[in-house]
Amino acid sequence: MARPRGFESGEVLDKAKAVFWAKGYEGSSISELAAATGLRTGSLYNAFGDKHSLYLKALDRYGEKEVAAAVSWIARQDCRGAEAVAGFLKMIAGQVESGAYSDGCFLCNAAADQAAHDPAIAARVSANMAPLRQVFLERLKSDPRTADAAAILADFALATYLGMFVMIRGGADGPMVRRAVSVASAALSV
Amino acid sequence: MARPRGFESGEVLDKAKAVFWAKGYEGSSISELAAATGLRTGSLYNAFGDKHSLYLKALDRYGEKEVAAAVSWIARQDCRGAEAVAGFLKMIAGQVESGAYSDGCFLCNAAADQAAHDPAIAARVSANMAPLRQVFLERLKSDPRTADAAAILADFALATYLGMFVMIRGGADGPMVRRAVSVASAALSV
DNA sequence: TTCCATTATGATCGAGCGATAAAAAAACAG
DNA sequence: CTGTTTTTTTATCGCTCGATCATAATGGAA
Repeated sequence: MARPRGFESGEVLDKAKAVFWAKGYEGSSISELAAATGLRTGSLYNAFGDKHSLYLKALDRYGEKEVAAAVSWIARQDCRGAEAVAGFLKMIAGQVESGAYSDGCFLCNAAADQAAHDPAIAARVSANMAPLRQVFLERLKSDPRTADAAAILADFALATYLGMFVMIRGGADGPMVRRAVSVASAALSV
Repeated sequence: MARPRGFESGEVLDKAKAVFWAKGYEGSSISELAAATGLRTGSLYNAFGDKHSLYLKALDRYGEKEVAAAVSWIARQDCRGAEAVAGFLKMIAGQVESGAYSDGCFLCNAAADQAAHDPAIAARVSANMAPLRQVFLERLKSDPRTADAAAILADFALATYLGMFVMIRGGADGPMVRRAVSVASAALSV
């Protein structure tokens, strides 16, 4: 009955997400986003609203894909909760070390970049970080050896996870990250 | 012989630093910086060069004041190295919890915001982060109980320190940060 | 085939950006 | 006082920003 969309929203959001992820909110221009997505600015505005709204959708997309993948990775580990969490940190550290995540963690960047003075962004960052902490918590709770300390260990694992990305973006080399995570992993296996 | 400056460079840099710290590089406009410092844009450019150069000077100023204060706090603690480092993390966590550092850590923000695609900024972030890691390392080395693991513990302490600020800017509450640091402190006291 | 609801396109808006240059002001040397 | 040097001021530059709108295009419904 009406003209159909010439694009798939998810794919466009993934491309916009990549731009925001790499360059931050203020550092990403509409024309840059249009070029990266292949849409004209008019189509972007029609489909996703203004820049702020598009940023929030990109954050949510990160939660749906990257964070969800991490959560699922941890959930399917067939080992003790502490080992699953520690294994996750080590895996990320390994990826970071081998050059992946050169743009850091989108949620970390958003937190440092925009969250302080934009409540809507802060809320999305928090909401998209929560599942990760939640899966830490659940796995640690389900293990008798870490059940009592699950809450503090989950918060600790989250801090380590976030710190890792800031470290690497702050110029730390791979071995530094690996060393930091090795201590954190040991601390988790109380 | 010539007209003297009507301001003190350090004071101006402190005010510019506060703006960059709170709003990030792209988020801070020249006119905003001029208003905050009380200078006109012409004077800013004459004294500090362009925006990029002013940002680097603000980063260095953070290293000279905030980071130096942290380093000196740790250095003058009269206790074991691990306790000094853990005490530092706890002190910062306490300040964070009581509402200080609502803008996070300037170096963390710069790392997440700009360092990835600006080598000059990355270098300054790294250079200004180094003294903190160095004092961690020295104190831990000087203590027989942590001397062997000093390098990995120093990197770990740095990751925790950075992670704390991202956590709080990402919406974590005080207790979450306190819990995270409590585990980290325990991990330091091998 | 005609109509209609929606999308895509291309041009363009005012605003604010970073940055600059000319003119005015200040302090000191002579 | 006068001359010299630097700073401060004022005005404004060209540009890109985010955002909008009229128009053309699209494809099923009638």
